[in-house]
Amino acid sequence: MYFYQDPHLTTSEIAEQLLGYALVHQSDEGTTAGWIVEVEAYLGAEDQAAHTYQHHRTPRVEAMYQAPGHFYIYQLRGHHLINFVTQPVGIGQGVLIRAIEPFQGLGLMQRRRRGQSGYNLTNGPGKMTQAMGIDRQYYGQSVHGDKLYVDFTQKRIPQQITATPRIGIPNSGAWRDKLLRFIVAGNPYVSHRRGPIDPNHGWTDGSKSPPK
DNA sequence: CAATCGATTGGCT
DNA sequence: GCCAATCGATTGC
Repeated sequence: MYFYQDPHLTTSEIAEQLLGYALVHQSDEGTTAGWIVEVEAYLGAEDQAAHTYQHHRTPRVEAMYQAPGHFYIYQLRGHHLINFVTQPVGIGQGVLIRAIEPFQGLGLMQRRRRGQSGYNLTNGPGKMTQAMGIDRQYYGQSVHGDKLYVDFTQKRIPQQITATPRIGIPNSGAWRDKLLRFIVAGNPYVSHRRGPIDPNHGWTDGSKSPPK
């Protein structure tokens, strides 16, 4: 029983709790991994910014209606974006994973990112999937897959979580301004970052590069 | 540093 | 054809 399967938790609560877990991809080219530092909640039928708004149902979004703990992946302007399905079958809510702080496979990430380095490796949903080599082959797959998975055996604890409006959804009425984006405050890999970088990158433990 | 614009890919109308 | 939960370069304050 994983925490995200608790039917009492809202998608926003699950989004916040996903911060600090590691996303891992063991590909043929090598292993890449990083701590989740930025997420957005998409609240389904009510949410004008969600692909499942008004229960919109097409082959593309079908994975969003699966059981919690599956990936919904889609392509936007040539970039892959990855979501974590959060609610029971048929509801259609999920969490967009927008950024990670990488701790494994930095060299491979840099190659996949065509020479980009530093924060630009993974500080955005399209950059992150490119750096990790994530594509549609994982569409509808479990978040406990053999190659691509979220590692729930360890977690870093954010010092502070900040909630902001979501990025890139200008014409979604009242839903544009809702505080559904959650970031690890002070972490440099957060996209569109404002404000100071924390010396510990916003984690409660001191080590910037923890074990594993 | 913030705003703007063009590129570019697959899925839907 | 049309559109998009983006990126990266460029422009302007």
